[in-house]
Amino acid sequence: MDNQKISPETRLAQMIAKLKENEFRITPQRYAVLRILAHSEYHPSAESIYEQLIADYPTMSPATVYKTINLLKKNGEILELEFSEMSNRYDGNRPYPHPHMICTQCGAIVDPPMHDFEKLKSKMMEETGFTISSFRLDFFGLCPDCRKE
Amino acid sequence: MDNQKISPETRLAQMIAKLKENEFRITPQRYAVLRILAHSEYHPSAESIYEQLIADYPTMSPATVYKTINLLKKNGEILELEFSEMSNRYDGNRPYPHPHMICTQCGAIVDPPMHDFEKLKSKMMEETGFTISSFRLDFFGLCPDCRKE
DNA sequence: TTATTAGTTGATAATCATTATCTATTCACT
DNA sequence: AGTGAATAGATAATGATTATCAACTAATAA
Repeated sequence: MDNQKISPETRLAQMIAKLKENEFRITPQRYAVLRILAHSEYHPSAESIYEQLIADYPTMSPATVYKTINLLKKNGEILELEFSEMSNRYDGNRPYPHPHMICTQCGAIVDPPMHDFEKLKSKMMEETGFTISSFRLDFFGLCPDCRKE
Repeated sequence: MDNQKISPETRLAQMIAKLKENEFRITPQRYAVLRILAHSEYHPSAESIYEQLIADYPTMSPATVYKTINLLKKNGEILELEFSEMSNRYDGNRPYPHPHMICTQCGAIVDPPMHDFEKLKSKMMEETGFTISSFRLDFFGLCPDCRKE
């Protein structure tokens, strides 16, 4: 599984290629959303993407951001981190399951180095009779910055 | 960490003891909600708890179910599994972080045997500089029943 | 070039789980 | 029995996300 960092430009090109491959249009609005997702390290929310775009695209609607996110989801080009007490967050760089570190104070979400969960997965499958297709692993705590206070 | 199954009656008594200890009243409504949580293996939603109670407690309100759940949360006697695309689910038997197997077809949520995450946790802390206080680990797939189809 | 058609945008309304509000009720304790 | 605090339940509010639909845009056909 690829885990080394891909450049934002390459990632953007990948996302565009996938959408084109499936015959979706790359509109200026979609391009703008894809660009932010490809460049973001901090797992933005839909609202945060919208706020970054509204300056350059005054007619941009939150609905369009949500629609583009859902389009990327359907095409497997984005990972959605669901929350119920706050907005969902998105990872456009690594659209496959991987662990996240979530700061309970400032809300930062960062990617730790990927570890191998295959052994754990197969053990769980044996013990429960499930077939496992995906997983979600979040660690909650304080990020280095918030620890200092 | 205790991981062997506790009887529903014992678990109910534990929850009641904790609430009394913190000077909360054990009303008939609260008792009913606690009883369901102590007896449930399937990680019920608030709505599901309400539906089970409305027959015996015709005046029961969903608000009371939610309030009781929040009371238990504040007292550390329940584990909340947040979702954004469906209702939150609750574990009153093991109110500490542990992995879950979630069937994407029928929605069943079951507890696999608890494994040791201490090594993984400390490795993550080293590599990211976070202090980790909690975690969430969900495996998604098909349960044995849904696999058969 | 114009017409046709499907895809897309953006404003707005709808949804739905959960929380907040407020009044009536119940409980604990004098 | 009386008093004050806690609780229940009805209802409204919240907020993120989705649905709806008319206007707009782009691609292709005539």
